[in-house]
Amino acid sequence: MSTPADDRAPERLRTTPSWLLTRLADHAAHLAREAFTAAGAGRYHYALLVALVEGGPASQAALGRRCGIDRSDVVAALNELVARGHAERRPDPADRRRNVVTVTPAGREQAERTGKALDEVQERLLAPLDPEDRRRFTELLTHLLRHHAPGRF
Amino acid sequence: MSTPADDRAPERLRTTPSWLLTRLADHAAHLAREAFTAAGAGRYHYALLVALVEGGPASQAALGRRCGIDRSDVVAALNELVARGHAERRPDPADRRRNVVTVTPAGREQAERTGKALDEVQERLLAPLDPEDRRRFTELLTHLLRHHAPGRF
DNA sequence: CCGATATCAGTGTCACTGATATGA
DNA sequence: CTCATATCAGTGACACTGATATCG
Repeated sequence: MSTPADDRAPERLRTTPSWLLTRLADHAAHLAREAFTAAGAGRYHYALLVALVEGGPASQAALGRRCGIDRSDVVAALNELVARGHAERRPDPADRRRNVVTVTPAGREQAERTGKALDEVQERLLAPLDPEDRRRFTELLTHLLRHHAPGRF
Repeated sequence: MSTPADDRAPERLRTTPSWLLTRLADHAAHLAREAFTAAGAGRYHYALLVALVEGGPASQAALGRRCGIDRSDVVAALNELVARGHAERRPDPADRRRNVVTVTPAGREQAERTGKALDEVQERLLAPLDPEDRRRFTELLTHLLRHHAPGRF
């Protein structure tokens, strides 16, 4: 077996720090996806629910801005949330272009469940770090996100 | 305007650290995607090229393992790389099930270009951190990835 | 007329599942 | 017979583009 170089990455490792970013995003996304499918929801659904729980009722466009989700996709995701009884959508009497979206008790529970699943997964992700490093890491993360997603965090 | 709560996330912020993970992955992926489309390639293409450049020629299955890409997707991505003249695929005389995949000079250049694009984007991502925090952050990242993607980093 | 909102249709990338044929 | 390899077909989440109708 093993004619040319087989598996096992080379020991001399990549100089490009760029790869760090990609692999991080990749791995974190992979773990997150695990949690989402385990909780029976998608990233969109969870993002919308959290936005509703923490930000209160809002129009669909506003929700999209809060979550960084395209208006088109808000429509579809919301359809499913409504179908599952996790959210309600009714016309805004004060502005007839808008729908006022509210979260239902079932929606809050679902957000809770998904959040717990994400917590567990994050636990696994950060497991290799000792408590101090861990604190430092989440601190840096928070700092970064605060700069890059202002108003959304 | 602004009937219920409008845009602007609430000041009382989310207690769930789980959200950190998701938002980080999201944001990093978004930035990475920018770089990839700017470089005219996808994540798969870049991952395969890097694996070839740093690990040398390999079978498709081995490449998939190195990059964490499914065999099925390796086929498709490789088709495109070959069509663009970035890689070559020829049967392995020593094991006729396998193809030996090699990177071409054009492929190396492409990997170089994409890497630079990723570097720039990572620059923007880490800009809010001072040099010391930055060093610490990449260090923690490296540590984490080393634990979670052993042999691939 | 201009701008925002909600909706629909379509495209492309990424990730994954299953089936098939071939060879070690 | 089993295992691995390469390939193909199909599915689904996510991200984004453009068009349309409605309303402020």
